[in-house]
Amino acid sequence: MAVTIKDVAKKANVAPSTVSRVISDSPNISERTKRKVRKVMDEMGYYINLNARVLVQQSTQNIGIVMKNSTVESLHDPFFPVVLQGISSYANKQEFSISLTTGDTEEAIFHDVEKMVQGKRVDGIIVTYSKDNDKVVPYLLKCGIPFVVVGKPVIHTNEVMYVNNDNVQAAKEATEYLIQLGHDKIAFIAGDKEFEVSGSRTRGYKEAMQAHNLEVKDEYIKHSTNMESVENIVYQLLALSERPSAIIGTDDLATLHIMSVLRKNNINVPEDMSLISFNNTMVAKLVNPAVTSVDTNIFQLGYESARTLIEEIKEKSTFPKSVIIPTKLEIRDSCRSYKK
Amino acid sequence: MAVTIKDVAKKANVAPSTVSRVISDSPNISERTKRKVRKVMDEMGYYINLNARVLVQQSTQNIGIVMKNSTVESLHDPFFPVVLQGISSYANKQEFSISLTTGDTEEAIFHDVEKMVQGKRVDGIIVTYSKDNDKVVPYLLKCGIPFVVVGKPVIHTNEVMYVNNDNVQAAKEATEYLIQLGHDKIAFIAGDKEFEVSGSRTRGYKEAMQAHNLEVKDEYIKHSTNMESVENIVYQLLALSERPSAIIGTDDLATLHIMSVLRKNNINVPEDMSLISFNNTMVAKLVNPAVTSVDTNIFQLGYESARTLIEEIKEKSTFPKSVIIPTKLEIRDSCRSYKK
DNA sequence: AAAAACGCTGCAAACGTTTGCGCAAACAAC
DNA sequence: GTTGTTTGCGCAAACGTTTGCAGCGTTTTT
Repeated sequence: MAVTIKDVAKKANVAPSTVSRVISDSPNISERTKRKVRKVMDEMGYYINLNARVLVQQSTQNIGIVMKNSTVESLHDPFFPVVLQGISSYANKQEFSISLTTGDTEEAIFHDVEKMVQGKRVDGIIVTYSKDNDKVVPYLLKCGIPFVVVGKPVIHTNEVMYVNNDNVQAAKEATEYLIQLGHDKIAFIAGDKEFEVSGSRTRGYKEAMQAHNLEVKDEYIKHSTNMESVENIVYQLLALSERPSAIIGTDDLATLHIMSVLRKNNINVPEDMSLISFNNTMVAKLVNPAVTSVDTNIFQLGYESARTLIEEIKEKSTFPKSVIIPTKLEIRDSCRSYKK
Repeated sequence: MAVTIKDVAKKANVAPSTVSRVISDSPNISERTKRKVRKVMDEMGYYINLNARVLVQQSTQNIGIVMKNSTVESLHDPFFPVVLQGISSYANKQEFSISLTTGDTEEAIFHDVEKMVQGKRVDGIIVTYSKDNDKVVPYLLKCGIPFVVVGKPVIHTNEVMYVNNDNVQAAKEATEYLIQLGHDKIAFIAGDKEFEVSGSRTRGYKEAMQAHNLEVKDEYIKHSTNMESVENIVYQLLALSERPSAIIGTDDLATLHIMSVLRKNNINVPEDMSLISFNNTMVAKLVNPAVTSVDTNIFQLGYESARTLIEEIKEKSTFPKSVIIPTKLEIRDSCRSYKK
């Protein structure tokens, strides 16, 4: 049994309340007493029991992080670890700790969230994705607990705080870059339809095409749900009578996969096919050819979401703020100009 | 203010203790009473306050995960996310939650660990690395809290539980594979010297070389600390009078980096240089050429560490168990046979 | 029919803190 | 020397549970 505040109090000949006040460095305690108590605390090796504190203060200094239903593939995508690092970085500065959901199905994750929120284990929540038919966001809204989502919430958009890129704009810029290189048959392989980011980027792609009077063909717009489907999609694209000359992939790993399928079919990047991607993670730089990628500043996405959340926890604001993190096209060697 | 056990008790005309016993489905409560109480709980939307429970039960059902001092590069290495997924998977089954350290320096991480352990926020700890001069393991040992390390502890090895690959053997097999292909000038770029895994794999490499009567040259054994150092090391290797014909990299990302430097110098893999790597993550499969890699079963490493820890938490064992996860060489296209 | 046993529930203490309030001592003012 | 103010600290309640023990009504044993 560890040493408690009472043990310290007894040994120092003061009341427990005094010890407590020494811990919080209350101005109501004289320096003399503080020194005395601190000495005893050191001698006895006292450390506060955070659970007891939480119980009375009703504040945990802990935030919960909701992961998206993690398939094996998404694990290899460095998005989550980097966003986590961003969150950690700010949380650490503010002496907040973090807890993760452990579930790998939607229900299991929802159960985790419920446990964190209702069990009063967290002061706030960061939801690291945004998707259709998600039950977590409405639930959190109902609970009234502070939370922020990474990505743009699909419903209650202006009631919830979020941190996001301007994905429409980002996709537009990527597309326009290809258009400027002379491409007009550009395919877009977005991610799973249910994620908001897929929709926004698709929209950006369409807007760019239309702005340049290029036809938006449905057969050029595909949604991949996993790595196998990427393979199928690439084959579909290659089989088209009007085969595209450029493909935009949803993230670096997916793009890498696209590249690998192309290679198997002796299609060279960028000579025979231009490729562009999102997130600009390390691999984009390292592979051959190095991939042109839209940097979405993932770390910053995490950092700002933690900042927004913790500020809200410390002082509930009257209206939900949201933050847009800028993106930047990182040009490398996977695209080449196209002459008809 | 949320509804408490007392509120439920009052409304159901029973004592708080009865409600508590209904929650834990105690056999001492009649079905009739249980039904009645459960009905009231539902009506009032009762949810247990976990902090209060933790306080009295002295058990948190929560485990702490210690990350290694995360440089930006290590983030892009999928090791951590996958091991985390393994941990999550088992933890979830056992209804354990998980907390992460947030620090990004050794001291900050140590502080996090102290806070988790002394603050009584966790029942046990998983340390996801093993390195020299680490203060965490000795500290945990002193505290007497259950913990397991992923990797082989450098000190107190047979007092602590760990889950590991046989890295000596794994490196030996990788090296022997190259030797069988006819290579005799094989370089090994290990990771940071302070990590135990670097030493073990180096040893395996040496053993394989010696077993085949090949000279172990110091200039063929290098330690990289970050991505830039990988670049330097590759240049050093290329500048040797006896340039190696094969390089073993410490993980897929590092190997990818090696490959990228080679490419810049017009050295083709596998024609001019064979390459082999560890961890067998997604990228190894996707890049060109696909990289031969030793699969270390990272997920399993995490899963088993969680299992070992949670079993220990539930029932303290008398001696520290440890688990060895098998490895398997996944042969792809980055190595070719070498004729002198 | 009294005694014993059993099944069910309530009482109250405990877990380790924080914090509002009150009180004594010390000091200043008159 | 009385009154008023300040300073420093202690008392006790509160946070929301769990759990050993006691008690009470009902059933079984003798």
